[in-house]
Amino acid sequence: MAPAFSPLYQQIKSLILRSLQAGEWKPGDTIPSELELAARFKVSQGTVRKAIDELANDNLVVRRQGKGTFVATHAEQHIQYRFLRLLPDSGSLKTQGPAERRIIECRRLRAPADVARQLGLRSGDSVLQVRRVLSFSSTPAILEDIWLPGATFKGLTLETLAHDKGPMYALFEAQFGVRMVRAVETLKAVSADAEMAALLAIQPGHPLLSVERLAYTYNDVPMELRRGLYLTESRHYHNELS
Amino acid sequence: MAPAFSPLYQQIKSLILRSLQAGEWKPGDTIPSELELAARFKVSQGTVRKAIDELANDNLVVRRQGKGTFVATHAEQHIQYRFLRLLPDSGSLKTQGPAERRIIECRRLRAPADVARQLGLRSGDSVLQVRRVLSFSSTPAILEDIWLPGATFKGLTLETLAHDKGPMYALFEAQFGVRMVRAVETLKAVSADAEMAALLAIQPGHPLLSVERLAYTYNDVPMELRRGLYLTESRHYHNELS
DNA sequence: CAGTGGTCTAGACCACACT
DNA sequence: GTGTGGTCTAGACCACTGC
Repeated sequence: MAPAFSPLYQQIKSLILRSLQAGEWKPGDTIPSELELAARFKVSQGTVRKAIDELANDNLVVRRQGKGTFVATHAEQHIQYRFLRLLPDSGSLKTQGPAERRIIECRRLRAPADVARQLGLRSGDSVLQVRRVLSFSSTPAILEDIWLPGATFKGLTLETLAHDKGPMYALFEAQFGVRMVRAVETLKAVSADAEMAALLAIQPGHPLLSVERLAYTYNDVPMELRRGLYLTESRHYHNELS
Repeated sequence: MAPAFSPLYQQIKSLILRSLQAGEWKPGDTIPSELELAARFKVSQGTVRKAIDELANDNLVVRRQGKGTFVATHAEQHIQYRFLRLLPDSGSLKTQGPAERRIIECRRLRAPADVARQLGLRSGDSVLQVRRVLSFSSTPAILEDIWLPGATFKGLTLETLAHDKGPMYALFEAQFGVRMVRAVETLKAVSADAEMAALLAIQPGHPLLSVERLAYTYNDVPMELRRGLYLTESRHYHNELS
């Protein structure tokens, strides 16, 4: 048993993935052309092609005809936040102006048991916690707590976060070489308690959409836990099924 | 301008899609082998292959090595409900016993304006409305209203629905030849009103996850509007991002 | 065994972007 | 024009299923 048969293109995919992981090509860079990679790995172009097809499918890489294949990045993608599924209700597709971000808190602490478990840390390991409020048109829309492994995000401070424009995940790429590759979200409906209500400028008891996100880097290593509370009076969480 | 260049495999994909749509092969059937299709369309196997690859990606068709390629179906898929994203919290992957279904109401009426708009009907066209409660282990978990175009689902009655076991979408396939192919969901957090509370055995004001689903058949034709209210005390809506 | 989908190759040619 | 990804072909062979 255990035939362990692995197609050649899967092996090539793994090799390319390893290079991505090792940072041989940075986010936004082009990777070598299909013919170059074919030569490097001593396989045909078609085999490399199939490997890259899968990487593109996984959103690790972006193909652009005539130009090349690029390492995917959370920066410079004209969509502001790749993982944010909250959209304005109004049928209008007008780009709701960029979110205004207010950081409430940013501190290091020993990981609570549940956070440690989800991030694959030992209980008590150092974590960085960020609490912030996102607003659109000066109206609060999201309150979220973010937990990051302290060891990986060593130099990260409130100042860095506060001065930064652009997606947080883009900053993670640039400053810490951490690329968020996929995420799993768990949604529930909850009632606002007094603290949440104050920060979101609503009444206690107001219904909120609770969105817990665990985001992963390469190799299914969890790297961020995010607990968000979304106001859904004039916005909604959008999802496509197939 | 308007180069309108369309790869051959896309054209083949369209042709196969047309046959699926026309019911040349029924859900669960195998479609002709790649070589047969290649002969029929006078192209190489590789071209048919790429067409089928995309159809499989869209979940319209399922490949099974050594056996053939099958028309996807909502029946006989060992997952009970392909579009239901509500899972039990408990880490255990144990299959929560099948949902118990209680139909509260099933009637025909003239489509309200908003329902008509979403289903692409004229306001006042006949629609079938079904209201039901889904329970797990005798505990209510979901209250949902379902709207269907009256013309398409002509013979559908409460009796048919009540006596049927298995996914509703499977019944639609078998009885009306309607295959739900994809869906879009809109989520919000809301407070239970008196009516919802009574049906779900909770207190008014209890937070509920509102899930509005518009399900489509082939050609992006909307065929079902579903407004669900999910209890998320011990269950959650699960979503994967990439 | 025959029949199916899955892999791999080698080469020709097309569409697109830049220079 | 040159180089990139994208399409298409033809044929050989592999892996899985069921007779």
